[in-house]
Amino acid sequence: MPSDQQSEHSDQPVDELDARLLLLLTDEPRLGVLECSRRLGVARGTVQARLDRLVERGVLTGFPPALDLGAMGYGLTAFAVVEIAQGRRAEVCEGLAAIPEVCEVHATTGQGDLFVRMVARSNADLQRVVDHVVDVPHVRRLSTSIALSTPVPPRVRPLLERVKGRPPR
Amino acid sequence: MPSDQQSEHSDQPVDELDARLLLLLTDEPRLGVLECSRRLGVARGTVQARLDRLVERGVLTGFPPALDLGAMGYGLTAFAVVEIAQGRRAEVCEGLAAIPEVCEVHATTGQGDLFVRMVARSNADLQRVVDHVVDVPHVRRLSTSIALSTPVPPRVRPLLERVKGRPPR
DNA sequence: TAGATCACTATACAAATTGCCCAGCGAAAT
DNA sequence: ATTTCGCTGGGCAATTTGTATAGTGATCTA
Repeated sequence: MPSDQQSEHSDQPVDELDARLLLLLTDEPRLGVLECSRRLGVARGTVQARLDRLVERGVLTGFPPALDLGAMGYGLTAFAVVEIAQGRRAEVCEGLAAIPEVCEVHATTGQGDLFVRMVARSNADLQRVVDHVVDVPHVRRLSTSIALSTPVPPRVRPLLERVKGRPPR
Repeated sequence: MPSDQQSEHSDQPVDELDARLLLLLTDEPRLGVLECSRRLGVARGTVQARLDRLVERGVLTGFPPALDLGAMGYGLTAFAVVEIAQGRRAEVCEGLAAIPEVCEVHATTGQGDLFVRMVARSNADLQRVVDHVVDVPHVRRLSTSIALSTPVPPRVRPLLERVKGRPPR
């Protein structure tokens, strides 16, 4: 018999079952709906419904292929803080977006600056990329630093684990 | 004597077909092998073989679920440059990894510093997270900046597009 | 308190997909 | 000349998906 006295409804965007499902998919993304239902010990329809709802709510945005840029030849990752001319963010971002090696751009507090993540094939190649960046109109100053290692790779797991462990508030 | 021209075998980690396949999966990650083969106009076995090889080579590491942290309640993203005590990187990273809101850590050039990406539910919550970070032993200084927007979200597409468009080299 | 809802279980069934295998073919490498 | 390798095209059984439907207990609402 399923049923405890769970009184959480639409308040929590992700409840425990959702978290367990997402965690499962995080570990083995290729699992089908059926397999998931078996592992979680719930009916297939439930898993299906949960997934649909997560997508609706915008929590789950898809299953994009994870590529290892290093294995693709882009062994270098660098971060750059970009200082730009006042009020030119849109143009600058457009210019940055046009550079394939620019993998991510954020506008941050501090001085209306931008924060950029980029990759390159080698130091020489990075030089080239950086040159491209500084050539973007309205870019005033660029402070680059190279990633030597990544002690904590991008992750969401701990956040899900917390939901899973903690009864919804 | 290495007759160049088109001797692309094991040199290019990702050839055009690979790129087209990955691009296709980037846009519609849930596609099955069969559907992919239809879209690309090649035999099913070919797609299967390509995928297997990409995984072998370590280029394709999987299809992890993409979660929107914002939709999950973590609407704030912040970056921090962490200055640490000499030779304590391992300990510090361990400490940082123990904080669920810390989503990513890189060791960068500059001063043997760390670069951290973290999320929070609100400004007050960010305060709490930051406090946790500074409480990690051997953390000397913390410079935090909040992400106001993300003009260029994490992407790999342009890199693949380039491979696709350009004949091998 | 009597419905009305909602989430989940449990089944069912046709259609599609997967996993695997095999023979043939052409280009490149030995 | 012979072998190797990648791709094609087909085949087949087993599994999974897409979609429905009915039943049940708990929560919400008038």
